Amino acid sequence: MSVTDQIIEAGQTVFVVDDDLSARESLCWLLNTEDIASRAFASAESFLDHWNPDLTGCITVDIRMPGKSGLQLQEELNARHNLMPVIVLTGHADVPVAIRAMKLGAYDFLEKPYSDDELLACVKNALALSREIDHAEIEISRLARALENLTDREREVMCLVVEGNTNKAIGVQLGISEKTVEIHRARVMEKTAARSLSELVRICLILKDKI
Amino acid sequence: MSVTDQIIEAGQTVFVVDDDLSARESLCWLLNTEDIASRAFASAESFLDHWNPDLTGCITVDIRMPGKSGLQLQEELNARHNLMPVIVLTGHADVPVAIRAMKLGAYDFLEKPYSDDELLACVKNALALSREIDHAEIEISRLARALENLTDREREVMCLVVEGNTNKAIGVQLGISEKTVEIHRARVMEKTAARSLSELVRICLILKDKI
DNA sequence: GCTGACATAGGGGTATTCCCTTATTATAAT
DNA sequence: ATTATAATAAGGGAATACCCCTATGTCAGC
Repeated sequence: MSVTDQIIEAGQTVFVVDDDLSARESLCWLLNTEDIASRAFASAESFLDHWNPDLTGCITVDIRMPGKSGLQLQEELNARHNLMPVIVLTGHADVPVAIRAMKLGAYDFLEKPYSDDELLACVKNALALSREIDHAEIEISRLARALENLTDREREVMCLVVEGNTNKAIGVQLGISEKTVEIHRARVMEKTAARSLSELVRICLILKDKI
Repeated sequence: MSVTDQIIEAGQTVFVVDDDLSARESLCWLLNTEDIASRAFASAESFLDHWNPDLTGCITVDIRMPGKSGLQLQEELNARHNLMPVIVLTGHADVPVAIRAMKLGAYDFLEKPYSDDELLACVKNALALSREIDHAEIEISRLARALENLTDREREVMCLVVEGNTNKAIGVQLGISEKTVEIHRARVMEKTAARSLSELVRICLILKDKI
């Protein structure tokens, strides 16, 4: 990976996916005039090759492309739990396609020809949203890493604690001494850096689908 | 209110909003063949007059209508925190309108002429979603009522408890005795029917925007 | 065989919570 | 005036949580 790549990936980038070279060039040029980093891809496949969960910014896609269409790209990105907003830009729009794109979670849908201002406003809003999503995601992954460091027993005790059980009840339920529960519980608080039971409950609620 | 109205409002109903009489009649007839209750309105205004937060089911709206348009109806319903899914049915669709409708939270967007099967599938899915929303909402309003019965002081203490403070710290913060905090706290647990601190934390997180 | 991680468990002490009782004061409603 | 509600506070005790310490057994990996 080159130094340039690292700089691009460190900040927000607009990933332009369009099979039409002149469309890519004019869009990247427009973004450049506003000091917005961009990177162009001539197909859904080439962007998917480049895609990774740590990219940040937003994506613009054309619908009609040789190979995977823009909608298929959306589907694949959804399957990969992509967090970047997707803006659909297309000259060949009809209502059913627009609806499908929106149902697939498109952030917005612009018909060519669109005005520069319209597109820039849309991209800037998408980048702002991306920033918010990233901040939330950083916190979530920090907590997720903490939970991954728990042993199975600690996780088990944590769940029972969060459900509102006392150490004594947990001991009975797991067939171990209250003292041992106490130790597991203390380790959970230490590893998750939770400073109170309510903080632990909040952590578990945020990550309830990842435990 | 007639007995018929009560029966209609007790269960799920499809609220058909369309200025075209024959469109209303054919849609209600179709729904009737599937034993789905429906009620027709000739304008956005007349439906809004009838609307109340306790209605359950889904809504179908045409876009182009004299008076308030379908999109304006969506805006007004959103302002009133309507929970029923809105299905947009229109014969005069263009992409920008479809996108606006979806951004306003439309559940689906069907162009006339649509097939009966297509519409029925859409309505049935919307009704299933409505059922889920209602179940969640019943629980939320039950909890909200409980929180409304709290006194100001109890609510204040509850928030500090949920933030992870000890009774002693809360007493210092509010300038009252730890003993008094203890009493407020006990009343909070009693009124919210929370059987543990973790349950109280969960209740507060669910209602965090309503406290 | 040794080390490290993990689960187990007890002793002992302090802090905190939870539950009972009683009591005073203020304010609002009847 | 009387009643009801809310906020205040204290004493006392049981249960629980939290903190220190030591200690044993297992099991994987070197």
